[in-house]
Amino acid sequence: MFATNIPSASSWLESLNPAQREAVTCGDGPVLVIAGAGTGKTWTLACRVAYLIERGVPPERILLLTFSRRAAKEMLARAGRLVDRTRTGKVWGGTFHATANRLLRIYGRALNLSPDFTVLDQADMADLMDLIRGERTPARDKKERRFPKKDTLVAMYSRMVNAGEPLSSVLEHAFPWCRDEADGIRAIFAEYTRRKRDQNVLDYDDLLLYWRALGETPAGQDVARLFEHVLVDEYQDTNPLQAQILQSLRAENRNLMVVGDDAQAIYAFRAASVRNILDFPLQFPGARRITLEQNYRSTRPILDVSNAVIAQARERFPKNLWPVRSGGARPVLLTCSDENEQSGEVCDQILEHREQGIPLRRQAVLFRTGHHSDLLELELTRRNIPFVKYGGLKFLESAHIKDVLAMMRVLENPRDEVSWFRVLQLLDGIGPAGARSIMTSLGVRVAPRDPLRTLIDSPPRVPDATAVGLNALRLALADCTADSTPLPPASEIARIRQFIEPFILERYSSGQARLQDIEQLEQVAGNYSVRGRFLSELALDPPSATSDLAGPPLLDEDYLILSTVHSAKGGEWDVVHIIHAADGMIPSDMSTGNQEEIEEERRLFYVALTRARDNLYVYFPLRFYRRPRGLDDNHHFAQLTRFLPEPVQSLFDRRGAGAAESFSSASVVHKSSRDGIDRLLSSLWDG
DNA sequence: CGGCTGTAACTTTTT
DNA sequence: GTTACAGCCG
Repeated sequence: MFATNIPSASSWLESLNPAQREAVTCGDGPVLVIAGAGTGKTWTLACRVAYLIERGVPPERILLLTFSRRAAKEMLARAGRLVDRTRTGKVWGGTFHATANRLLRIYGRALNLSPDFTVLDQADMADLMDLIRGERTPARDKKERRFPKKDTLVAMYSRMVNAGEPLSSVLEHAFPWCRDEADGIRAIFAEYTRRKRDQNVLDYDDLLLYWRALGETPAGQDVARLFEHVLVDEYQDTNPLQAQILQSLRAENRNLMVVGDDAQAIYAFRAASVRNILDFPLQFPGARRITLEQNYRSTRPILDVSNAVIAQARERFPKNLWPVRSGGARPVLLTCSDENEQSGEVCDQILEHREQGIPLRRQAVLFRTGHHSDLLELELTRRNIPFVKYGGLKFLESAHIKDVLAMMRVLENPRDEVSWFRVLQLLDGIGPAGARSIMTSLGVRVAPRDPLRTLIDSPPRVPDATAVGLNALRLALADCTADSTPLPPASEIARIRQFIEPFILERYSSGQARLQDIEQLEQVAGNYSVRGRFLSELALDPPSATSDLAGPPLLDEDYLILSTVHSAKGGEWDVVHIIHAADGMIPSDMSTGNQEEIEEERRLFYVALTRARDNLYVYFPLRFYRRPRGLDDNHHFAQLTRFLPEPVQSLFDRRGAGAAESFSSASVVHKSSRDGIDRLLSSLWDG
């Protein structure tokens, strides 16, 4: 389509290094860009988009697949600064799932899919599994034999679909303790699939599955022809199913560019396979390979530590990251006597850097799991340091929000049995069995008649005590469906809130706070005019941080970033604090079952380290509280993360308790230490 | 006696 | 803030 070496009028091309420029300006055909951490990957992709547009590719014929909506937005915003913003706005950008959602609503007919399908997120998938599990497994059988629970069933199912791996193999490799239950599991999956079809719903996995299937239809050819250029970010974290989707787009379009770094593959638990990136040249013959190795982000001492950590990895693409930036402080390995001291130290360092002119928002605290920041959050609050937390956000998962959304989903799709099941159980005197029997009498699953109308017009008989609640529910649903034109989502939530308020206040001690959450949901809904759109956007792009929900006032304020390492992917900060760098936390003791898991944890730690630009702090609490592992003292002496053996430690500036000694000596476990007793006592009077 | 409601342990990472 | 389980109400 265009030659590689046409001189460009764009001055921003001059700012790129040769490898980057090659990636940005290369011509037709498949391209694999191996981009090490901090090598300007995001910038390169943004430039590529801008370049293509400038070369006359219609923006609506560019598809930019990213890992999160946030990443797509960021990249297109950057591209928009290089060329006309109105044009970059037309680029198809977003996650595989969100793009599938969009395409299937247009082309789904070809697969006999009605365009008004609703989307099940992972929690919804689990609820539907559980519903079926409950029907199929009589109570006594559950006690008789251990059968996988709903979340496990979803994990199995998703792995099966996304990895394209037969159930027997999934069970064998990932869930060996469930091998004997294969028949029961298979039966549940079969029923699960049937129900989804009956209810016109697609789960996360279906979105990809159907997109791939689209490729085999004539409509799929139309889809493939839609895009002249397909760009994929974070390719190391895509799964086999996603790779097949790209194959299906290839028929009409050879212009595929994937960007990634095998050393940063951290989503194997989601069936992502590093083979995608390693085998790209085989899957897409004739692929050009470009490697970005020049690191713009970090100072040399930080890069030295990062390289030393990843050098221990078992298997990897050899890459030689070299820093552009010279000088810089050595990373600090800060040993703390316990978690409280760790929280205090983190705050001290943060405030000190702030005094030196690094605003809070240029600093981040990273950790392995959501609750690792609990204690720190208390300390930050105490010291009046504002923060937003990414990852592990439970807003959509909280029961009261799910209750409201279930109401909306019943209105949107009266065949959605999971939502009915939930809504009905709000009422006093109705539990799982009661809800089931009402659903049967409404004919949620079978009747040709709209179950919603049946409930409103001819309600089932229930005991008097229950009838009060049932009538309130009928009234609310009737109000929401009274007009021929549906209420705007925000007004609908307002009406639902009115209905649900007494239940929330009665059920939860923190009822008022929960009602405020619902008001917040109402605020978010204010941006949408159509309920269906609101619901699917919420499922596909859930608020990823507290800040996504809070209004604009927070935006001009300075705040610290707290994030799980997973959610920090792609981010960079001047100062990075990694807490809980102790074995059991990093690596998580949930993930040390086999060498592959440990390797992934190592890459995770590497991702965390490479987020830092100028200053890096790694905190190691000698003692930490471990969730129940026996009745006695749960405080254990920790071992520094195994990813920092002595030679790597020596690259750090070691500070804090025991810094002079080798850390390996701190492995003895003392039960009922004096601190433990003091803590126990103080918990008695502090409550 | 079935099923609802109150009580006790445990809690990875995310589209 | 769940999920399993045990007691008790209808």
